[in-house]
Amino acid sequence: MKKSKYDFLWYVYVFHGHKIHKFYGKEGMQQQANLDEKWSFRCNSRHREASQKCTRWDVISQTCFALTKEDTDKTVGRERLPEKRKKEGDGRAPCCDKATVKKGPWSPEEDATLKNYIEEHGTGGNWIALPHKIGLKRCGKSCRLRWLNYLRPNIKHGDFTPEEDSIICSLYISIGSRWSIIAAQLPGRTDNDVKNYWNTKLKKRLLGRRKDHLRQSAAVVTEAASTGENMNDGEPAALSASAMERIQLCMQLQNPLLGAHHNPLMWPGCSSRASTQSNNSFNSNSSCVTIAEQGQSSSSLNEHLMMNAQLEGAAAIDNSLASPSSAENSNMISMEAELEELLYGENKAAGMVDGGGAQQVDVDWWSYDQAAGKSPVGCWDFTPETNTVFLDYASVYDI
DNA sequence: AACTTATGCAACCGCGCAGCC
DNA sequence: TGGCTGCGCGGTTGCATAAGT
Repeated sequence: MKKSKYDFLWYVYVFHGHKIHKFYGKEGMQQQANLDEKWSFRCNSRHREASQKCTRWDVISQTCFALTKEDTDKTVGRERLPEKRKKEGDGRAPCCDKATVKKGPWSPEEDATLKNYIEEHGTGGNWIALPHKIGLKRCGKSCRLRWLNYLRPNIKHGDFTPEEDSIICSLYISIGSRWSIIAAQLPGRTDNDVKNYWNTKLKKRLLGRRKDHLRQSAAVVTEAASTGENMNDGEPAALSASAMERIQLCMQLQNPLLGAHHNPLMWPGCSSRASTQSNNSFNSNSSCVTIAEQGQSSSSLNEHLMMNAQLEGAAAIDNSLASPSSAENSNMISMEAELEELLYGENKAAGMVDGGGAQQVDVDWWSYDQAAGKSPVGCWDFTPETNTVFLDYASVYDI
């Protein structure tokens, strides 16, 4: 595998000012990015792998996210640690003595003990040691989970609002099952709550509607992505259940899942068709990227599709799913309405959209300030330089 | 009423990251 | 530089309860 001339190629999304900013770059480009310090890049050079330091997809802070590690592993062909450990007979020592640690539901006494101690002394920065300090026969991780998900102040349980539903759905479609990130946008909600709520209610509510449309969508995707895989359940084996869900949701929302600059087939150097369209994408004025747009890029779904497209030549995916034109901004608006329709039915959705008030949730996920021509501070995606970075990256990996 | 199945939620588990030594 | 370890995350499991037959 060829090496990039760049040590790292970052591809990072940052929530900031109710918008998402997209950054490409390599080590040291923080200055050029003029990023606020709180978004400063964290680069642990210790974890470079000398022979495979072409890419570095990373999460920068609570509210930053990028491509999944798994996808990175696929991209650079890195051996995953667990497999390596298994081969070498190297196992991780358990965090606690499983035989003596109590498991199962917490009693009110345990809750009170933990809550009182943390409120008075804090966690002390060491969850593992905490249960020993206070005499609880619990694993430190269990204590942490109990505190974070149940005991800590200002936790909300149940009764998700329509606005919260909307945020969860749109974020899931955009970034996938990054529950901690999604929960971070919902004050008082825990990642576990959001995850459970999605798995038990929201997913069914969304995927349960428009079954005909879903079947049609699944057929399109299956036809596009399949290469003789298991068709028993109508899903290509190469796509995870999560990816399929998001494909279905995106297609229900008539969202351009694989817009030109999100599709590897459209990246520079990939094809003649790509070169023309990618110019439009990379030189666009869209310095501010909507959550839906950039989230698609960051999503494991997109990465799955990217892999499929590369490995299987599934151009049909592009043809089937990509928007024929750029019209992504207006699609965001219709996507918003579609989402409400799916969640709450046509009448209510119409009312919410038309009324305007309820739809305008606290987080302006859908806004796109292109008309105003404003660029967010520190946002430097799609500059000539980043385009060069991208070109180099694409050439390195024969994308 | 008894049994089975579905649902919702809390908790557990394994993994990767990153700090520390 | 490499190993160890704690933290945080996402996926999964287990259990209580509700709903259906």
